[in-house]
Amino acid sequence: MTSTSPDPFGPDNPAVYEKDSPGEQAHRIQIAVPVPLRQVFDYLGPGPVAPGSRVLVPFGMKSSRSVVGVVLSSRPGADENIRLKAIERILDDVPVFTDSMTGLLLWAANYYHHPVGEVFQTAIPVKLRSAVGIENPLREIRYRRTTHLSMPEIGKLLERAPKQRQLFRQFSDSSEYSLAQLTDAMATATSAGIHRTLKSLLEKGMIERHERRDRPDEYPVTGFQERLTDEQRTAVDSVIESFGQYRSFVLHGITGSGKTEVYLQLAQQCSKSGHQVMVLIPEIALTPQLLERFRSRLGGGVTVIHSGLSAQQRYTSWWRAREGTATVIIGTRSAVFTPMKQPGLIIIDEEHDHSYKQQDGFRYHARDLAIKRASMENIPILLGSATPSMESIHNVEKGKHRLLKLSQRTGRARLPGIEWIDLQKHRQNGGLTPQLLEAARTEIDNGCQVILYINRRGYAAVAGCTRCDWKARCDRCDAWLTFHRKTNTLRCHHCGRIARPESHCPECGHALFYHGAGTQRLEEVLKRQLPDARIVRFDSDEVTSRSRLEEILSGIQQGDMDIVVGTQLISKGHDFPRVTLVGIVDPDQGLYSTDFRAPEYLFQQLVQVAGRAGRDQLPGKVVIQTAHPENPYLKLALGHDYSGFHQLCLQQRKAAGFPPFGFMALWRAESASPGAAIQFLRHIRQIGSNIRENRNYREVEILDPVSSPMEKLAGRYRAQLLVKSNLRKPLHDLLSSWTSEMETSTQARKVRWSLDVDPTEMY
DNA sequence: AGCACGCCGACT
DNA sequence: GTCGGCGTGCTC
Repeated sequence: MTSTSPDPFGPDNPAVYEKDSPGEQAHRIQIAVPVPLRQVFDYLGPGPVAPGSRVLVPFGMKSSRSVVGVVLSSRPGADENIRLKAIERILDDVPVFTDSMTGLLLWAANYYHHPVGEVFQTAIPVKLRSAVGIENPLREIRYRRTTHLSMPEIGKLLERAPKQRQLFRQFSDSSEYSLAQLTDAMATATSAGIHRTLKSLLEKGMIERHERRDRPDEYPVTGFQERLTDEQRTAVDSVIESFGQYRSFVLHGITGSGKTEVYLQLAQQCSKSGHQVMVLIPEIALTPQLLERFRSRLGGGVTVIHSGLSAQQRYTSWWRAREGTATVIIGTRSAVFTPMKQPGLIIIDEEHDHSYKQQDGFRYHARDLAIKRASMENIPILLGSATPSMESIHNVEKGKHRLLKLSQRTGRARLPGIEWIDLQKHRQNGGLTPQLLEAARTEIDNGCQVILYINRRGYAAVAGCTRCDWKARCDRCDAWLTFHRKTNTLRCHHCGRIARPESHCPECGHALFYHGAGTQRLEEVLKRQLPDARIVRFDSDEVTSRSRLEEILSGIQQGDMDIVVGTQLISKGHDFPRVTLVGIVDPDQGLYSTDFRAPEYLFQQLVQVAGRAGRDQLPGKVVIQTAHPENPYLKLALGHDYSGFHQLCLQQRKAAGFPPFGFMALWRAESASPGAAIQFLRHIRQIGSNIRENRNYREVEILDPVSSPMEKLAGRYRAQLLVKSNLRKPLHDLLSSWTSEMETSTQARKVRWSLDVDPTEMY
């Protein structure tokens, strides 16, 4: 049904399940029910129900409650099985999920071994998770009683219509009521039933409808197409050639090479042909100017979807995407589930970013799901990054993705030169060497700006005793507390705990010292050393809201600031045309991590932040302080040697059987008592090993359970169990049996457990 | 996850 | 005698 339906009730007339519609054969309907169980449930339907439709079904013993499930399939003839419960109500006339989305979600539930009902649930907009019909949020229909009828006339009209009389009583005054309000007021009836009763009242002229229809946002298109470099041209043309078919591309473009312009021109072309573009980005709050750029080029059809929006706003965006009035859908991870009427292209910006991986509940990877979705929708997908993930590079080498390169900066900008300061040879003051300080002073004197990058917020990393071994630690986590001078607090950056600092060591009474610099201390040192410099901090303690972000950004861009002291927040996509020096204060912490992806993360972070130096006319420079100037990862990362870095990294991954050469799954468990999590994982391991032996899954290696690198977090003890395999199939076959056995295990009640397929963080 | 059922301790 | 603890089992 379309929005131009001649029926005065339009498309928002919910489908009705007629209890005993004659002539139709009962069907057995397979339904994904939102419970944490890895199975589907069969119900009795009056006839076939379109897959992807939401239905209200009784669930649980004694049918004590009703839940909203999603139809997966229907097949005729169910009478032989009397034990099936019947569907209560069909909620959608047009299914919420298209066949390709249903297919994608089934695939995801299977691949991530996550309960299918929960997978579907996460893909339904919050507004539609309850038993309400799909209504156009942009079109508001309200009803009001008419005034031309006299009391006796009213009485006569309603004489033999008790339902109508009951409903008409709701129109006590002359105000307007929406269908939802009326449904609320009439506790006994369904909205479909009320809809019919309203229709009768309308026909009798007792009430009237009042409709308000919103127009899509007006937005002036003021932007103009930039002239493309040859590389950009090639990239744009290659993707355009693939419109209408599945094809995956990696756009490897160094910082400042104009990836966004490629996205924009592709989006324009795609929307010109009447198709929609989905653009996924890591964090929408950090990129207001990206949205701005898309709007200025593509107008009001550009729609955003992210967690910062209210349920109603999200629903509106969702609706527009589904109706096709949204030409570009820009969103974070969860936006990968947004329906599109005319899908044309998917773009993943900063493809390597970790925030595409959901880290709790249904632990999907939005980039991987987007690739799967593109193949199911038969459209091209573009993965853009200055530092593509190892997985994507590997897929390029295997011929799965096609590589598009942007190796030059646009305009006259050059890549920054690199200098080292060996911390073993030079002393520092509050984290800063005199050399870096001097370099900063020089740039500022020349009227340029400086970024000092330190990936630790707060004042000092550790507060400890000058005499004994005492250090302030979090009592809920295995972590030191970070001192924040501004608020005079000790904070745990892992669980958020806040404590008052001691004035002296609680063990021996001696004075305290603060070791290791954070952004606040760096700012303080700079203020002392460069008293005339205008300094701004750029970390999550300062950037507390979108308006504050824009305030800081515009301050920097207008040249009101000389030095920006920032954490990795600074590296996320902002342009600072006047920054000529990036100082990397302490890259070394990234070298000590136990996570096998740590070098990759460090590389990505350094390249991204170094990329802030030197845009447009001004040449840039990067200065790194490090105690490990010989470290190969550091050298490759900052020598702009991408291929050397990838080679080294892939080589090491291959030797260790890590992704992308092997496949992994990680069982996690946490409990309030210290031993329980690891104990439970031993139990899991036993079950898995039995299946492995019985089915002879020799390729799969089940390691020993270990406590997590930070065992205690927010008062809970965590442990993990790694499963590796160099073949995907046996791993997934094993996981299928394994998870279903875990579900029935009584021990699984006491600890919180989860399975992470393709884990990206091993903490 | 919910929810019901069931079998044991401390209360009006 | 009952209220309610949470251990166990089931959900089409």
